[in-house]
Amino acid sequence: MVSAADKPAAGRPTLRADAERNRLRVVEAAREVFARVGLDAPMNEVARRAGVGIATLYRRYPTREHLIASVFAEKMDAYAAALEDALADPDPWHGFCAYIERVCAMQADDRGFNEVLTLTFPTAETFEARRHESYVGFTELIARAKAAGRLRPDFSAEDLPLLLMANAGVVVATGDAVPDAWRRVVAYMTQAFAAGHTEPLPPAPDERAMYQAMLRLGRKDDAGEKEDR
Amino acid sequence: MVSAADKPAAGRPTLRADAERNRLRVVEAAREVFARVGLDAPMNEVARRAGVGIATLYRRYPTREHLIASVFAEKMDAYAAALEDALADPDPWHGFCAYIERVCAMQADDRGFNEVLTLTFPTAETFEARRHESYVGFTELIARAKAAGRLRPDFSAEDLPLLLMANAGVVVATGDAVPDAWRRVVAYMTQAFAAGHTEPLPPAPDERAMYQAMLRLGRKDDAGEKEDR
DNA sequence: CAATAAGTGGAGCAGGTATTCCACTTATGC
DNA sequence: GCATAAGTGGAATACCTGCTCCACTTATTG
Repeated sequence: MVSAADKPAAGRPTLRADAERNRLRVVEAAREVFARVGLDAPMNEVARRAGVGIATLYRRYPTREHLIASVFAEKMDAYAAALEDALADPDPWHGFCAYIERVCAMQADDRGFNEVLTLTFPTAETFEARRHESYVGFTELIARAKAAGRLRPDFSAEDLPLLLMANAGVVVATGDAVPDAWRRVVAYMTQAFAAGHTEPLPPAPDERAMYQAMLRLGRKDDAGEKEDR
Repeated sequence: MVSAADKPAAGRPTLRADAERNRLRVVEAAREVFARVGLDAPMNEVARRAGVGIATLYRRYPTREHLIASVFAEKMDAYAAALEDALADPDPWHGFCAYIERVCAMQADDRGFNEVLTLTFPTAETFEARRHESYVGFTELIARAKAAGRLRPDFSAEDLPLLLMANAGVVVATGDAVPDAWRRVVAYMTQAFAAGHTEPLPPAPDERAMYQAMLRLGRKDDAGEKEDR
């Protein structure tokens, strides 16, 4: 599948053939490295693995965010596609559960993507567009599953990012040492999402706050505030 | 409460008065800094905040781990105490839920402690002893809650670290932006832990694997393996 | 097969952190 | 008070990493 992000901006319609070849090698290397060590992998290592100079990498992708957007464009498509599939499922509850399972599996599979899903990149437009598509589709999926009486009525769309964050924690902490640990946590969660639970829940976070949280994480060290001096 | 870790080893029974004063300032500063930015906060900043030279810090705590053990000794005591309270509760299910809530709240409260709970420090003995106490007590709590028919029979002691990891993910990702988000996730989880659920779960991880995972996290960058060169 | 614009690599600089070393300062005990 | 062992601070060193600059190489085009 060819994503929109594979074609660079309209400025220089085509790169020189060898340059384009190098660009692809960079993306490929980054894909591998991000998946293995995460989004803050050294640019260095990406260049080395791609067999190009560091300058070549920076010329094509002036910021880390650009590279990330390019690398994960396809996965973002797959992410959106998973939702299409879920909506196509005749049984909304089954579609719902399968969707969650699938998305969490994608997290477990790729350390970089795991982080991508709990971050936001305001400058990567087609990228964020996919996320938004998914969000909208997900509310539809929720509505159907509730209508079918299988999803608890107090489930909120904001519970998905929460679940993704929780799963991210499990995936990062267990890693290869306990590769299927996340499945158990996700199973607990989906069972808790099922209709029939009557105990009240703390209120769901609101959408804006979640957005803020996902923005904030991108900030370099995400640490605390400035403090004295 | 004075923890065992507050008294250094038996080698030099007492520090010079001013040295001891400095040591306390270091621990205090580290407490604040770790809570705010996490366990990998710059040693630099700890020293600056304590108002001592960097060498003083290193002389007293030759490795980061030593400092961590000293800083979180009290919190580890509180962690163990929470379990005592839970066991003292006449209603085991209520004790169980309150315990989980309380521990997760401690995570949300202190970024450093959040990490500590999903890590292991084989060299910090009294520290790990507390963790083990809690583990043993927790199995007892589980047994009682199951016997009372309130906790699902397939709940495993290993589910606690899993929950802590999940909660760690939520707490880190939401931070101050959505300070109560974790409560909702924890509520979902405890509801899923309640007896009455019949759908099967993926198997619980085994204790050794979880230990490995918690060890592995401590390794510098926890990244991938060595690879070629 | 030039001429030339496009592209390249790696050295180099900047900024951040860990950790050590040693010349100086200070509490303590007599 | 003074001798001295204990303690101190910060400069120095050694990595890393991000990112830029520029002298060199190469694809393209007529």
